[in-house]
Amino acid sequence: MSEPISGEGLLFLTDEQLQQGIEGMFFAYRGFTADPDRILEELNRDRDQNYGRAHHRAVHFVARAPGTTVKNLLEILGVTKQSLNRVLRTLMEDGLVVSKVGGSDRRERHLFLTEAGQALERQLSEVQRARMRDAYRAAGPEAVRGFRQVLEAMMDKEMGRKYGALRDKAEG
Amino acid sequence: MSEPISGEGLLFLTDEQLQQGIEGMFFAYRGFTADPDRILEELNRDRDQNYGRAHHRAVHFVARAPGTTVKNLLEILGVTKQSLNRVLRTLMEDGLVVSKVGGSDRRERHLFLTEAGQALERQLSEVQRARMRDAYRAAGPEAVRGFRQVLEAMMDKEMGRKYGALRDKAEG
DNA sequence: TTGGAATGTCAACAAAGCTGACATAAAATC
DNA sequence: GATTTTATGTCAGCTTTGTTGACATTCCAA
Repeated sequence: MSEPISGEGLLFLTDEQLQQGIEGMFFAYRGFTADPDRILEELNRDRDQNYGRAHHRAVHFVARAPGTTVKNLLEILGVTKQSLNRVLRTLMEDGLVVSKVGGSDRRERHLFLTEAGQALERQLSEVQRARMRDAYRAAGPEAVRGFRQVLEAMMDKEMGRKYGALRDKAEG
Repeated sequence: MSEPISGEGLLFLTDEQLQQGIEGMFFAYRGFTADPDRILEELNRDRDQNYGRAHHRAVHFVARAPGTTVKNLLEILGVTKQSLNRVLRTLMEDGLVVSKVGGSDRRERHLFLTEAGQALERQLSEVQRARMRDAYRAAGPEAVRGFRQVLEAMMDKEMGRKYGALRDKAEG
């Protein structure tokens, strides 16, 4: 199909190489979500509620940007408000998330994790960070730099901006 | 939480760095699936069937390893056979996939894409490869090497082996 | 030859996405 | 001040894609 690109002695964009990148993403993403999935499954056995990846994502980004609004969360997660609302409702009913009416704009709801919510978030992010840490260590710092460059180039532009905003906020 | 690791002037395993990696995976995976998703959505408008990511994955791996068995596909995809069966059934009804009873073991079904199936697969993998190619080009060959190293380290062990098998087969 | 393992199908259910319609309250605009 | 827009929430209903459980078929090995 497409011709290999060779420049400075590199030959790395054959369809086969790209195909391997695609499958790499597929398998790696599975590994990436496996540990939190397992923890949630265990928790669900005991409790009555059934939490899944959707709950994990919501909790993650509320932890990341405490006081964020529902609208902002919708944009980051890229789902409909009906879908997010169902998730947030159960999280609030269970006392993991609280919403506070906005100060300047009283239409907005600002979201926060409760103590229990923070505990769950820590539990989930712990294992996910551990896997990321192991992968980073195994691959080395140079590889990590490259990894992040490719990830960033693979995002949609708007998502890249939201990602950058989260990053800058954390760094600032 | 965890202390930064410094060695040879590197300082890259703070929780913040790991967190950014996690979010990078999340946003990048969204970009990674966005183009095929969009194509399928367009196709679904015209046709009666409704194909999604599950169909894409099945078609991808059948194209990748023609004649593969249902059992093998189950292991690669990591879903239940009932779930895969529904997807395969619609693909076969629509004449995109055919299954042939195994020669040595008549319990097995070997899967192949028809002409129409190959056409769909090309259409989907085309845009996905294009995004991958753009990301690789933007990041450069050194970054690509690192990217693949980290991905591989992030997979579950068994998945890493299946990934390697696909890779070797293609190279051989 | 018979019992267990492998493979695949049918039925029913759940999680989590979606659209559409509609309500409320607050902010912004004319 | 009246109107429009924005942010949020809710109800109803649908789809995709995962799950278990039950069951049929086929193969193989004791």
